[in-house]
Amino acid sequence: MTKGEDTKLIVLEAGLDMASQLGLECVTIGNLAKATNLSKSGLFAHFQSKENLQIEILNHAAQLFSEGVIVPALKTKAGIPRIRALVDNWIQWTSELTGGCIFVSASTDFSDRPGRVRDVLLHQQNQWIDCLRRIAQSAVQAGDFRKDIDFDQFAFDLYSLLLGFHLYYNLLDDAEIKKRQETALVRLLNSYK
Amino acid sequence: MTKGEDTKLIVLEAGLDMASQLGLECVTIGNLAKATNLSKSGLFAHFQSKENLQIEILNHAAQLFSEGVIVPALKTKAGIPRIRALVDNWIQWTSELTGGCIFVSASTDFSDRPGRVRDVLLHQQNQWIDCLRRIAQSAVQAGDFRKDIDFDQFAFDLYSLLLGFHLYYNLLDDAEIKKRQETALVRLLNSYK
DNA sequence: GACAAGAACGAACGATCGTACTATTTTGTG
DNA sequence: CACAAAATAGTACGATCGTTCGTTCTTGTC
Repeated sequence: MTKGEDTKLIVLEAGLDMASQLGLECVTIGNLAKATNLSKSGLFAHFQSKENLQIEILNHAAQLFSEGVIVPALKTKAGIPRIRALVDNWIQWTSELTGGCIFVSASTDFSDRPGRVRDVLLHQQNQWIDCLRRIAQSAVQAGDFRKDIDFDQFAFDLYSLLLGFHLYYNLLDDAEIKKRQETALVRLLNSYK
Repeated sequence: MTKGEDTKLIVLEAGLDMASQLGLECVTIGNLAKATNLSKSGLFAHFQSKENLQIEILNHAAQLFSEGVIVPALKTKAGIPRIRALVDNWIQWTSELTGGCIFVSASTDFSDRPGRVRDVLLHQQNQWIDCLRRIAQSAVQAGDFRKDIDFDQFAFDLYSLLLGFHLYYNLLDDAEIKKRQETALVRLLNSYK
């Protein structure tokens, strides 16, 4: 890893944290430079534009997400154990970020901001939903779910649950939210058995 | 209604629309002035600070929300019909705003921005959740729900469902999302009967 | 150790941010 | 119609925005 790639990673890490707190649009080159002890122009040189910076932050987040949430879940036994692992990892992921999941906040922020950033985000969200779909498929193959279930419906159901958790956890910091999330998950899983 | 109150309303209406699209933090006094054909300073005089503007936009939205979503639902027969009315009204409300529900986007944006805006938002969200809770209580009294249900759990379940709808509808504009939302709602209601 | 390539800096650009003043216009009231 | 009050406009401020450019410092290679 060259020097340039090294500092770029540091910037992306700080940028991800900042985006998680303030939203991807409010990540400022000046503030990010301060946070990383770089000059504005020195930092800028790595990205050529703010739009590129935002996209690279998203892609960096996607890689961490894949490594920390998806891959370990896929190593778990297919079926309900895998689904549970995925949910646990997702909650872990969202808790590690100061301001919650960057994909969730970016999804609301960029739903009406056409452009390359939105395109990348949309692709990532579709991939995520596809992951949820496939995990339901493997649960059918493993015999944990009935055969006639609607995979898209399951993806929607599970993602909704996570979004609810996300709002309660980050805004309302509800003490009982993990319990409620567990209750809802159990009911969800049972309805697909 | 005096002239001042009149233009203030126009500003708040435009501000709400802008906040819905770009997020409350990206509502700019300059842009809002352009959108309403006012001078920056003329507009600013109505609010004294950007923070006040944001708060007044939120409060204006809360009033519209109350009038358009909650009050009409409370006029519907208690129980499942009322819950369905609330959901329908909420979806209507969220569809009318260009960029989706302002409370949802503000909740992710301001979860890590301490200050008066966040305080107002938090209060509003707690009120909303309280509304969901009470509507479940009245469903028990009406005999549509069992007596031993957890009201907070129901509020979480239903709000999660709406949040899922919100993301799919605004970002992914999924053609089948209304059908999936309906399926999930039916399952949710059945589990509380 | 010289030297090209890569990385970071400093200063400056025009634009826009939120806010503060003072003027001017518009409004409602006697 | 007059006149105070309310509403809006105009101008300017320092700060920061994203971006450009030329310069300096740091790398790794021969």
